[in-house]
Amino acid sequence: MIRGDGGKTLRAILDQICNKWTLLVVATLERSRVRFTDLQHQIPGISQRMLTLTLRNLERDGLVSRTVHAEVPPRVEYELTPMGRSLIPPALALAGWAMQHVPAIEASRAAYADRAETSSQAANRT
Amino acid sequence: MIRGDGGKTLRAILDQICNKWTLLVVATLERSRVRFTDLQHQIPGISQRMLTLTLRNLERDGLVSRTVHAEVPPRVEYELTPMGRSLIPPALALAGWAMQHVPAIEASRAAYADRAETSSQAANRT
DNA sequence: CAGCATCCTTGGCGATACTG
DNA sequence: CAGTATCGCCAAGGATGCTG
Repeated sequence: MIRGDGGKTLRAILDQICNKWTLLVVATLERSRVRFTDLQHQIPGISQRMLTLTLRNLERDGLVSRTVHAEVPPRVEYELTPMGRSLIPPALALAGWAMQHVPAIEASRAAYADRAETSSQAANRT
Repeated sequence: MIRGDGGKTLRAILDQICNKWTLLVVATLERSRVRFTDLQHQIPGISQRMLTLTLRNLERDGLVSRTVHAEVPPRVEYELTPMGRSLIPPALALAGWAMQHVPAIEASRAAYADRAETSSQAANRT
């Protein structure tokens, strides 16, 4: 059963975890503690805004810990909490599935596009 | 490693699979073939539009098959393909993780809110 | 019943500029 | 360096009405 409570809380949380950026940030943090700027560089398409928001949400949910070093220039490091690390296996399972099925999915999409094109051509015949 | 190719194709597919509605539709179809209207009823918050779009994408990607019965009134049934069924385990792994950690996450959120409130009160002190 | 087309609102997100 | 604040765009998605 995928719905435990009314469904809405679980769905909201799933939605947030499944987020494009969340998974990437978690995956990047898997290896070690990383600074803000390094994260930004290691995750190509992400904007500063989205990185900040994603990190705030992860911190808020207890998946990531934030450490501020009182130095000049300031340094902030992010790290997975134990709970954050526990997300890695299921996340990798899903990512693995996706990676494994990319070719099949693309083939299916191509076939689908062909079908659509063909049928529209048939419809155009007068 | 979560990025296999350039990263963009995989990310697009992951993004679509991870979609709020996609996971719910797949989960609902796990049990058996289901008609359009039944799906709509079994997935509380979904609009007709989103159900249609989600099903089209799943069909297009080869995860769901669509069967039209030539009857009056018309009847259309949706069913997972083998590839669609193969998505179930990793999807359940993630959903299971979420379900398992809902309490911890909510607790963390509450604590985070408290902290924010407290510090803003401290800032307000004159 | 199933589902496409249209309109319209919401808010996600990038870009930019400013602070500690 | 590591953010927060603000603006503006665009796409996601809900509501409604029409067809096969």
